[in-house]
Amino acid sequence: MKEFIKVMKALSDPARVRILKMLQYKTMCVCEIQTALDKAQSTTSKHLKILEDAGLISYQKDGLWVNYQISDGGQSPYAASLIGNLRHWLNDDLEIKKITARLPGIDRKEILKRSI
Amino acid sequence: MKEFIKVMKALSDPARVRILKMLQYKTMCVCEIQTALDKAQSTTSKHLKILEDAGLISYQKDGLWVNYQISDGGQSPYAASLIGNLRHWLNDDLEIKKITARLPGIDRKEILKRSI
DNA sequence: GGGATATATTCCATATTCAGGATATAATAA
DNA sequence: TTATTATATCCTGAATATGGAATATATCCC
Repeated sequence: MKEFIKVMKALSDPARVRILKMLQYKTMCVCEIQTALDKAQSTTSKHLKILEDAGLISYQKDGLWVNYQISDGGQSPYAASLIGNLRHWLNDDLEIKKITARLPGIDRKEILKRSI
Repeated sequence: MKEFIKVMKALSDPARVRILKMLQYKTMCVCEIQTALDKAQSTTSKHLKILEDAGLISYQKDGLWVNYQISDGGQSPYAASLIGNLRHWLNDDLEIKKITARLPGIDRKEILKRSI
């Protein structure tokens, strides 16, 4: 039950759903996700932790960067099922369309330049 | 997005998940669900409203009684999918086993007798 | 080692959720 | 109409979730 509730809670926040839908298109680092969401870095990091605890995403460290990706679902059958469904769910949703359309322009190198 | 979040939020509470798992076995009135959950009547009624708003359950009035049942999923594809999955999910969960085992003994007529 | 930087964690204020008592509503019975 | 009863709604306090500023951690480069 706890495991199921954890997945449902993780998916109960629009920002976290947006993160999952973005990661469907490409692996992203925290600063890229933060830029796309337009939220504070701490907020972004916390959302990522909740998604990871639920087994919905995983990450790989690459030096200073932490690259997040959709999980393979191996940790939780509930997460696995929802990940599968989310692949076709919400593709026509306006907010999702908007944020995924901006994705190609969001790149860690560009973000670094701007922050100088 | 709103519709999706509503379904996820509705499924983010153990009491509401228990209600859905019980309704999988039989249609129940509010007083029966309240007895099974061991919660206050107002609390039970509110949980039912949240589940109904999400399209997960529906009800039919029968005089003073309101009989709740699992929805056919027609109102929401998200609800429909989760209802389907929940049919086999959590059947081995201890809390769920416990509450469904008690179900045959929970009957509105018995509840009325006891409350005198 | 020391400085720079991407990410994680802590802390605090605010918002939301949950629970139950009290009360209102709706339907039945006398 | 009046009383009764099953359910819904209102109100309040406790618990939990959210967001961001400040701070800590980890890694790279010199």
